Amino acid sequence: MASREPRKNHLLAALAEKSYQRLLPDLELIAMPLGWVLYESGMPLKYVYFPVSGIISLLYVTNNGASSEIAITGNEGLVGISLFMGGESTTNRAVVQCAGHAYRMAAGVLKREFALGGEFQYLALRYTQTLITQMAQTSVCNRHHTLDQQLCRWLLLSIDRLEGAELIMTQELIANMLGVRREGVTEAAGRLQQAGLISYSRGRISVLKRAALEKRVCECYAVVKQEFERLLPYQRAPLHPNASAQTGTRS
Amino acid sequence: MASREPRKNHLLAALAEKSYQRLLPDLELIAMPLGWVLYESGMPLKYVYFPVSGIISLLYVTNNGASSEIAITGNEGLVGISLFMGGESTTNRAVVQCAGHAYRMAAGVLKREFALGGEFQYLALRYTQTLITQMAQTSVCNRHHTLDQQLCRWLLLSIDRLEGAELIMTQELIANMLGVRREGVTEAAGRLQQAGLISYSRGRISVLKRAALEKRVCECYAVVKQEFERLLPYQRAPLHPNASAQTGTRS
DNA sequence: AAACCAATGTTCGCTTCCGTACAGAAGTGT
DNA sequence: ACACTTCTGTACGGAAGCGAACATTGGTTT
Repeated sequence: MASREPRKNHLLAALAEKSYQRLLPDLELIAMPLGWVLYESGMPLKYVYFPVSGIISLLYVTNNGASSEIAITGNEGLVGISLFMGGESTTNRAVVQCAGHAYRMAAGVLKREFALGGEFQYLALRYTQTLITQMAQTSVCNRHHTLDQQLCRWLLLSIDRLEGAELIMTQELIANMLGVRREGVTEAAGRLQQAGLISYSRGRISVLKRAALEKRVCECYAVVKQEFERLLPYQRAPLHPNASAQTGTRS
Repeated sequence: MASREPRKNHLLAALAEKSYQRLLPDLELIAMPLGWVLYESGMPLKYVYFPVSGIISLLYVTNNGASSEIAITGNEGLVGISLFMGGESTTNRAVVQCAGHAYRMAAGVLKREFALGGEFQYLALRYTQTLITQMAQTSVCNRHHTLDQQLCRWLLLSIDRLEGAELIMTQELIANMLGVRREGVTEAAGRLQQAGLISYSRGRISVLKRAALEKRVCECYAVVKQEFERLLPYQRAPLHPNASAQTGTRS
């Protein structure tokens, strides 16, 4: 498991060697244990996080304690967009949903790099747009789709961000993410297990038939995934634009 | 009603005179009739729009025709963030919910201005963060709050973006925005009218007791509004940062 | 092995909202 | 004044999910 190198994060991987080398000294590896809170609602961020493994949930907690997942981030993105968006904080909370590792970078370094207007800015903004798509689709899904469909969406989005097809996650926690009752998840998951699509027991969920899950899921999953592939096709070669206006004066 | 000057848009108003004068020649006034579609899902944008009056709804339409509002924009913001976020298009649709006017700017001009990294970029990104907050809160609201509360939220968010306290909008359309049945809106609106908070008839809704509405609404409204005031306090004086890194080499 | 606890399973009444159907009311056009 | 359309009101059965209460199961601890 020496695969903790920064380039396992897709955004860092997409940087050209030059930009990457510039950032490397400022990247610090940290472990993200399950349940760790990267930032709290309203709390100014000190770091931005580039996960190389694990999953982070962005969720909103209501006044009466109910919660609801807004979006999730894995090694395809970064946590802490408010640092370059300008707000310094957000109204949501970031929690580690599946343990893993991330490289973090101090706020100041991030802002400086972003302000250069080069490929890092390009990637960060495109990633932010995928995040926006995810939020919008979560909203739609909450409105129109059944719990069964939402569970499928959640499972697919999650295992897409992991190595295997197994999740360490109790139904209670899934319920918190989806913003529903634990009993509801038990029933929905029971139906999926009955159908042989997944198997689970005491906090371990395995997706057995991924294709079948994709048949049950609502359109929301595909919308998010496609938008992802459109905006951030994964590749190590740099994909920055030949950015007419800004890089001309700098490179 | 000669109040169609560009500065009625809060983002344009927040620009320093110098930046504003640079953009002015590229701003073109256009009328936005009710129901007009500014852009369609997946359609590359040709313009970005700075409303000076009226309201634009961002909404997602599902495969089976159901719809759901993601966020709304009035003269406090702009429509077309995907142009500077990098995607060129989004998965949602922008529809005029209340007729009004806007200044539009060609995509190329916008990108050039954004790439300068100055106060326009600063404002555009901060506005985008408020939009993100709005989307997140809509998602939460869809999950946890009753139709009555959601209607209150929707009414408040809407009249905040208008001159008076009257909306030209049928219950049918409101239902489309909220993603619920028309009958549900009739019942919820009926309750509000009974309580004397609003009055409506055939496509005209007037908010009579704003304060009382704010008492019935869920927390979502306040969260969005506060985040707005935090990120974009409305003022004509420029509020750009003394942007250390980027403006130093350019100004 | 016993005790304990966390995770999952099941049930029941209740609320909200949906789908459908239809009726009345208020404008509009001729 | 008339028909016509659009908007709003009402009603009813059904489905989904909630809140609460309680049973069972499978690890873990002692």
